[in-house]
Amino acid sequence: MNYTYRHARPAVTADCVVFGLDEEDLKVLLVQRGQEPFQGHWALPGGFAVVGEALEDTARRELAEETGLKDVFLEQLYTFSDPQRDPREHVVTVAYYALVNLSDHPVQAATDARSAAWFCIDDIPKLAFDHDRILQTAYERLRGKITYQPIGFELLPEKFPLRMLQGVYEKILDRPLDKRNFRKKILSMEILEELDEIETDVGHRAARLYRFNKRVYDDKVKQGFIFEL
Amino acid sequence: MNYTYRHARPAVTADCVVFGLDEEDLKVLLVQRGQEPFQGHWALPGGFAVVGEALEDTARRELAEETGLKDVFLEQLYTFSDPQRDPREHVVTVAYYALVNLSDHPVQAATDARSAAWFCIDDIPKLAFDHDRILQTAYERLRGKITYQPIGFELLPEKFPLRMLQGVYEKILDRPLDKRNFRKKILSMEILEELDEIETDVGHRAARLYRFNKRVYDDKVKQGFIFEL
DNA sequence: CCTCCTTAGTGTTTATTTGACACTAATATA
DNA sequence: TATATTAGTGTCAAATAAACACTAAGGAGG
Repeated sequence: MNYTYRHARPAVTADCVVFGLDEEDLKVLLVQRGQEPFQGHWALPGGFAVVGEALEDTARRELAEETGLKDVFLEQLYTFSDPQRDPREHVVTVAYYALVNLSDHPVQAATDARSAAWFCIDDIPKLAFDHDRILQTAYERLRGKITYQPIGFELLPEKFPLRMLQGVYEKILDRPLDKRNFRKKILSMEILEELDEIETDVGHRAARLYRFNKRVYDDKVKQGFIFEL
Repeated sequence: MNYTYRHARPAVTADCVVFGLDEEDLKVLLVQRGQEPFQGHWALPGGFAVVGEALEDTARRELAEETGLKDVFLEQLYTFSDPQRDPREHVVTVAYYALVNLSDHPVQAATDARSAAWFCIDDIPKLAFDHDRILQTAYERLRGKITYQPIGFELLPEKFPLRMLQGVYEKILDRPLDKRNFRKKILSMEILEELDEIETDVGHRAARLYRFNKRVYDDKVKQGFIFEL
């Protein structure tokens, strides 16, 4: 089936920069391309827009198809429209970034014969298209965003100790933070619920677990509260 | 001439939210639509993507064609892709926002038979498509952005008194600022050149003029300096 | 030329926020 | 029971932000 239009149209795609966090590092999810161009190269998961589907849905759908990830935190990043960014033709891509926690979302074999894998943020191979640039833009945005919005929770399991949350900030900002000051600050926002549970299976004193309270957070956002770290 | 593709493609447009400032108010530049849909309604200037042209260039070109404005400060805002946002078909629009100074850029008769006019930000008519929503998004972005990046200069003539700059901030943030604290803060950034000139044609003591020094500013940005007001 | 009106320009004090810093408590393991 | 590891907690100093009011300059109008 072919589609004909009176004027030439650029193709439209949606791509995702998916950030994940394990005990060690901040990671990015990449897929290996099965076709030309850039066959065999690693690339951001993504795919072509479908008429009648919002691009955020396209991004989510492609992400699920190529990597198995669902229900992730997803925000629009930027739209890249350089006519040369795809060697075949003019392709406009709307890039999104996603945050997932690796414990809930293990690396999954790709469902459509491409392989998917997590790469450490500072050990990324040369990517297909202009995906290096997209990734860099996403990383900068993430660093900028986390300092004034508590999005770090999206990278953690539902219940987590404060040490882990501090680790998120340290890994994204790439600098150490003072434990006491960090706790003071994050607790003063009053968006964490202190649970009556502690960690298990740790080889030392177990820490108390906390949970992000999205209801309270949304209320505070509405009242104009600023969450600067 | 027709163009045929193997898969259906959404149309792509670029739209601009152009902010201007006069002595009184923050204003937005709108054009009156000459065709259906929404014939006669006011809308954001913009138009269809051209294959081979980056969307920012599309935005600039359309802005020049429809309103005569050139060489404006332009940044990407957000991409809107709701399939229902245009009644004809699925149209993805990449929205930009622009800042211009009304003194250098007087309202110009549209070159392609549509009329263009400045509207006060809090007296905007119902707009075509989802342009209300785009405008609202742009206004929020502008307010957010100006508190941590000195973009206010883009709305002013090259040489301006500090009072005028304070006016920019007050009009965008929609609250009064303390004169002494504002001056202290903005001068401490050291991105303003104090000129040996003063205002003319004012019915009172003339104020010293300043000029934004972009070179110095860019240097400081590179060194990670933060420009928070 | 004198008065009045309008805006320019300038510092200090106080309150708040940030940043630096070190020890005791709890639990697991050897 | 000794050791190792991380949890958890408060104070003080420095920097920043916020509140606040008067004198100076110049134009307009009598």
